[in-house]
Formats: sequence, structure tokens, C-alpha cells
Amino acid sequence: MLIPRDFFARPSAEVAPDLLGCVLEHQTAAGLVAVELTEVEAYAGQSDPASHAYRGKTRRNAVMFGPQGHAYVYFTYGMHFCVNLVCLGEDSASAVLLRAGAVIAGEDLARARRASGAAVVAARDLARGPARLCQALGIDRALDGADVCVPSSPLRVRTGAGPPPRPVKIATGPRVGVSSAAETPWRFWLEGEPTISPYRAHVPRRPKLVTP
DNA sequence: GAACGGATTTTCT
DNA sequence: GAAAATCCGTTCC
Repeated sequence: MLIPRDFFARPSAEVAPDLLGCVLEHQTAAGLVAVELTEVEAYAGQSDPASHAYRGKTRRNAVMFGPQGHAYVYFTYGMHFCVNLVCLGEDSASAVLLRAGAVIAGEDLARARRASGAAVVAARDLARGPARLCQALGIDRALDGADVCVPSSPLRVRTGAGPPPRPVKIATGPRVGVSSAAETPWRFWLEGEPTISPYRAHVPRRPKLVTP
């Protein structure tokens, strides 16, 4: 059961906690990888100083200004991808950042994608963190703007495979790594999940020190 | 367990 | 030129 587009037609701070426990799946020629979402963050539009949309529409964030139910994929820090789901509607530029998940299908493929050097990746670390989640699912810029609400799309979001097996407790807290509006508690995660990324406050990088 | 440097694109000043 | 919605290997507690 795919999530209907209307699900996303709400403020991202309302959509975000409802996405916990839902399943993100990516179908490729190599196979399918699916994760149950365990950690997300909400970003409002141009009113949110922490959002990429704060300073208006650019080529990179154009998808956030489009209709809800699409994926906004961006490249950051010179090496990493992160994925968001667009909320509300046209021009609202609000979105939910998918921060972490538990791999429930295609674990071997996810592990192969994540394998770096000789290091063996623990199952719980496969999609722990927004950049790792993208890597495990094989998400890159080609999926920027992908519609996650149609069955023919390679990237889809569906509801959980049944009623939650345990009482689901949702915790909230400040968003990770943002440099402004850090006090806004728009990070949501499933309490007790081992796949949650450790909270890291924003630390500005020091400029490279050149020795004379 | 915490702290740091490095990889290197996009965007703004 | 600088900072950013990050992660990883290394180093030192």
C-alpha cells in the first residue's frame, strides 16, 4: 500500500512523526532495498532558517518548491547525498529529511553498497544517518524529483507492513547539525531503536590551517 | 566515548 | 573565501 499524496499535504512537522515506521523502497536493476524509517527531521519552507529553501529557490532546491510527494535529493559536503520528501504543496518548500532507517529487504545489496574497504558493516549501521541511508538505498541525484506516490516509480514510500508490533513511542528533540534555529524540536525518532544516529550538535569547521 | 581532519559541491558574501 | 541538514579513520582519553 503506497502512501497517498494527500498524506504529504500537511505541514512537515505533522507529516514527519507519521512517517516513522513507514517503508522507503528503491527498485533498481541490481535489486530492491527497503528500509523502515526510524528517524526523520521536519523542515519548513522559507520561514525556516535551517532549511535550504530559506533564501529562496535555487537550481538545487527547486524540487522543494514543487508538488508534495516527491523526493528532494541533494549533494552535500562534497561527498554525500541526503533525501527529503516534499510536503504541503506547490511553492511551500517544506520537506521531511529522512535521517535513518532499519533495512528490512535487500540487506545483502545494501551491505555491498556500503562496503568500504575491508570493514564489515553492522546491520544496524547500514542506514544509520542520512548519508548512509542514501548510500544503502543507492539514492543519488538521478532520483531528485522522483515521485514516491506512484507504483511505477523506482523510489516509493509505503505504509508499514501491518499494525505496529509494539507500542510505538515517538521521541522528539533538536535537529542535528543545523547552524540556526537549533532549538526547534523537529527531529523525530522511534524510542529504543538501535538505528538512531547519535545526536551531534553543529560544529563549524575550522578553516584549513596552512603552515608557512 | 569524544574530538579532530579530510573529502569536495552548492550557495552566498 | 567560507560555511554547510555528513561520515569515516585515527587518536587520545
